[in-house]
Amino acid sequence: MKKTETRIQKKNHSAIKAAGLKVFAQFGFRGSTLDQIATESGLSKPNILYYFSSKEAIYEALLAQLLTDWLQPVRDIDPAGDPVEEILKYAKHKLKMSRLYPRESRLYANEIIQGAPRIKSVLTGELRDVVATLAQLIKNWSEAGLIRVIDPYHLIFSIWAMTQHYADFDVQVQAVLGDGDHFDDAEQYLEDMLRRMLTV
Amino acid sequence: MKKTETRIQKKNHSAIKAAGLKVFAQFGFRGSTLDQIATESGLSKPNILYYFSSKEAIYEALLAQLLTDWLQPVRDIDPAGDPVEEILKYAKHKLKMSRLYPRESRLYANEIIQGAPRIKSVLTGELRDVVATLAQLIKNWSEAGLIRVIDPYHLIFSIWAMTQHYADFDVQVQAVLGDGDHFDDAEQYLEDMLRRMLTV
DNA sequence: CGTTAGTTTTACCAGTTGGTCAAATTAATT
DNA sequence: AATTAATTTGACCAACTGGTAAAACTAACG
Repeated sequence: MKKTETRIQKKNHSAIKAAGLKVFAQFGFRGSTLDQIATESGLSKPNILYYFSSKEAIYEALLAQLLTDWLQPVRDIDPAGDPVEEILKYAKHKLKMSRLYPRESRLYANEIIQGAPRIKSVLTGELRDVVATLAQLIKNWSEAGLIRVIDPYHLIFSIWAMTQHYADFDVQVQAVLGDGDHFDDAEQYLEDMLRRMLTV
Repeated sequence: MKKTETRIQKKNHSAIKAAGLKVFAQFGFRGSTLDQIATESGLSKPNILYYFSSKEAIYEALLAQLLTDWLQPVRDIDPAGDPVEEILKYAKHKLKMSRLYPRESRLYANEIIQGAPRIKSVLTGELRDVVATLAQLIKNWSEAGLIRVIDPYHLIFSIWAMTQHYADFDVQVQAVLGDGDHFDDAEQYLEDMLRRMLTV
């Protein structure tokens, strides 16, 4: 029912969300404070609470946005497309998200590690369904002989794990490989891996 | 220099560490409170501070233990062994750690996601060196024609990512696959993946 | 320009936080 | 049993926490 958002509302809403993303991604929900978000956004604490009813409201707005952004690419997989290329397209998209939006990835990782208290219903609902559909599609592809027979769920997990790793464990990757962007190498490795796993 | 630990000291030190592990793994350092650890351990808050000088001291004791436990298996890889079997052995060991000690994995994940403020020096020091040695070994194996030519670093990252995923993202795995133990399937998938990636 | 709606600030509060301290209790040693 | 060392507790504190209330300010609009 949000009709008219004023210019100032639009600016501050997004400033708060940007600041919240930064802070929540680093410290998790409980480890983050409104003061941090206030400082980061350049607004005062009461001013923040003028735009969002609570600390939790900011967090949940971020999570909600995140979940829709993450589920869409799974739905975009084309059952009529070439199986290997479709899965590769999805995996590369996921990796690109890790490169461009590492904080979103970390925010999500924090939430999941801590037991997903606020989105468990989404996980067992929407996420589960979307993944089940994809798994069925992969299974069909397998049975049609278009890709190798493979456990679709663990295939999906391996894509998630590897792509998110480069965002969530970025500090560790940088420590081991040295500073710089390693996403191109990661993409090459990932593509190689998936082709080997999928082609008969 | 810790010489004689009394019976009570031994008991309480480990009770506090066990409680700290549980709490820190779920909420991260900043999101955890001494009161939670006190309740969880059955000791009073001042009593906890009688055994550990601060909240941070508990956290760091846990991290230190963790790091040594995690680096050892990398060192245990036998350069004279069969390459594929050695890498498989390591990967399976890592997966078993995720199954048996998921909280340790989550504690570490929390620390890394939050930028590893207290162990960055270990990452760029000990971890980096150990991984560099392993990477060199893998490269040698490649050049000797014992395994396929492969990026050793991203191979290692993929093992870490996939094994830790089942501990750190357990809630999500359970949501998608249903409750139960999925580590046996995960191991099978992992072994299949690694054999395909490593054999010529 | 005046009015109203929208925005920001100042001052504040009750609950929680990590941590201290001295007194009380318990265990170990002589 | 007496003494000493180790352990536990209760009372407390200053800093910080999420959040509130009302006043002050600013923008939009006729």
